[in-house]
Amino acid sequence: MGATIKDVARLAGVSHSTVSRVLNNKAVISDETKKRIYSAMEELKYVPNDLARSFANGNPSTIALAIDTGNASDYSNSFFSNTVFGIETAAHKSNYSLMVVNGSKSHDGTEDIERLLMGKRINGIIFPESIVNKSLLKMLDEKNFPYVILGHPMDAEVETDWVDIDNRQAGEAAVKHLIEKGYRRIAFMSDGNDKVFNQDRIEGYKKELKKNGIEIDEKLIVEGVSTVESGKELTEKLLSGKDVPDALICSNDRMVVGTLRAANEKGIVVPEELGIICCDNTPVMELSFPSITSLNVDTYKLGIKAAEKLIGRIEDEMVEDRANLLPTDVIERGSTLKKMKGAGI
Amino acid sequence: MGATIKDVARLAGVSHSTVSRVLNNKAVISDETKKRIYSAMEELKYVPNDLARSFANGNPSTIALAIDTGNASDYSNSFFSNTVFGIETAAHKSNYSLMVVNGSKSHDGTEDIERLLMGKRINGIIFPESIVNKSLLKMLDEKNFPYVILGHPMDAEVETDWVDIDNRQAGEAAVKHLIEKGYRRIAFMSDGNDKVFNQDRIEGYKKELKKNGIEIDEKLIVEGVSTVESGKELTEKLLSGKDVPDALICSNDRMVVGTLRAANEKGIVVPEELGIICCDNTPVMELSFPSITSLNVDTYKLGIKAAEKLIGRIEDEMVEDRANLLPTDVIERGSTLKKMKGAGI
DNA sequence: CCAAGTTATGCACACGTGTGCATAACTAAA
DNA sequence: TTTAGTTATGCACACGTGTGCATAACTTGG
Repeated sequence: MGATIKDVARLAGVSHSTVSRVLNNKAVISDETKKRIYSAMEELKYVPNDLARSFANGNPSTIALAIDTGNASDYSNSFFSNTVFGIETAAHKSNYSLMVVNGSKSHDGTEDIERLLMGKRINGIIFPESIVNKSLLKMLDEKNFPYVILGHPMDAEVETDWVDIDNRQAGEAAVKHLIEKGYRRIAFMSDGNDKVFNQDRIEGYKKELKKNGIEIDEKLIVEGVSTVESGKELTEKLLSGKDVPDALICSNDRMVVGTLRAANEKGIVVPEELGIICCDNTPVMELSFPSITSLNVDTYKLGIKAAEKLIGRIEDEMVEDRANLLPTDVIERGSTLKKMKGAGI
Repeated sequence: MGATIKDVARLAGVSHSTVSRVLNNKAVISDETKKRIYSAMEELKYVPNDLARSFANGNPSTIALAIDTGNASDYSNSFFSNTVFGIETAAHKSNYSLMVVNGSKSHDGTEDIERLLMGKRINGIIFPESIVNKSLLKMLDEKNFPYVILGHPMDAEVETDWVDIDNRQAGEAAVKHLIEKGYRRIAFMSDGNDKVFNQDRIEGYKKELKKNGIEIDEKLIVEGVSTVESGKELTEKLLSGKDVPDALICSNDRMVVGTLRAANEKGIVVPEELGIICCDNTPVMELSFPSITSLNVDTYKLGIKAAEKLIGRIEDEMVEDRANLLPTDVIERGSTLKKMKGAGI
């Protein structure tokens, strides 16, 4: 079948060691010899056996990404596919391959993964936060095995490397945008304050309000679940008292649809009477009426960062920061087109 | 670091060959020896080196999935993640690992992929249809390298293995559902008749209409592009002439939003006056008002089928069918809740 | 012209596992 | 008891590549 390094050596009239050295630039080889070797490689259409290579130098040059059924529903739209593409791209750039492995908690993922990494097929592994648990982290730590977590690890007892959206900054950016548009009384609607990302967003939200001299009203921070109905109910309540908010930050695409419906039923006009920003930039943002301003994250870049961080950890024990946070961008759409105060016409 | 087969052999007082045979059930080994070997393995926490194994028997036991930036936008929501999970699951079941590789057309994917498979790291590869091209297929065919295409290959000059949604059946199922609900004059709105999946859907649409004795009206088959505006325009036209349709099958989630808006503006009530089915089962279907009945595909299963087909091709030259089509299910929502003709109340 | 240094290359072994062949130990048949 | 057959195991080599060490060929300085 395929030619080996020995075939090339024979044809070029040298030993296979010399060919190996040429392949890896490991020693000074005379130009003439190199030339003979290259033309032999070409003639035989030689391609190095990656498996033999990995094996010989005891380095698989491969990282893994653990996935779970959970990813399908938890992550917003193209999150997964973009992130995987980013991971592959960064890995490829550093001459690593990417494997995908099952990290389901169901059949004791920890043991499966332990076996996997003991099998020396991979140098390191990336986990979505939804998969990790204490026993897994403990095991990885004990074995001193390189890993990176996608998302903010919740109750880790050990220090871990992780990359995530900068949710504090997201909260700030949302408030900043609304204030620029002229909104002042800004509510925050969360789909669960037990979730770290909501805690972080609220922290940023408060910080930016303070920065702008706006007093924080805890009544404007409301909590529900990730459904249209929950979003609708909460919005109705917010809009029915006195001191009604003139803008709303919503952590979730389902809830924000509920908000639109509530406003519509109450005859409150978006964006003139109510500005809306959603923290999830899903296709629904463009398709709703009005379309909804949202916070976007470069999920491709998130993958790049995750892989780079992991590879850094693999090749080089010293890694600067444990966490790596990506900022979000405001994508302005119809739900925040409020006229500036005092604008003409 | 990790114990090797030789360490186990030494501890158990046998040769490494014997240990290897026990590991692979390759020969009759006395129970007593087996016992000694197993306890030695346990004591040393032996895990076979997968890399060495693959290398030694010249079989990487690995399949690859090619991905592309394209996947991020082309595929509906959780398609990718579910399918990948399915592929991994089926691969794992047959003791294969899954690698993800970059199949971008940009930097001559064909050459990259050729190098990859010549590197003997993988046994076969799965491509999304969006990536394949003639030169790639030709190369794979010449090398007789196992592969499966996810989607319906368009202009393949060679016979290929592929798995896809059964779009003919989808067209039939949509019509069937609408007829059961009492609709009779059914339109079809496509986002491009050059696309094979639309051609197939239309074929099924026509077939099912005929089957139910409904004459086909070519004026009811309209073509646009994948935007809200296009869907809105086409719907307006359809609803403005005489012989107005009472139902509409829409190939795309953006267009169907346009349809809802057009109906809304014209004061046509969905589902009473217009029934709607969308061929894309995206989150928008649930979030719109009314929610939209759609055709759903088990994308997890699609991944399973793809991997199974590929592995079948790898292990066993004989594979029954070239194509493998998965049926769709109708998920009934608000847009087709028309009362049955003659129903009471 | 010789010694010391440099350059270019080969030899032989290593990596961890699998396997064909040889063989020792045992069993059953004659 | 001998022979043929069976069972259990070891030996040695293979897979393709990488690499430390040895060494031949060549260069340079005195």
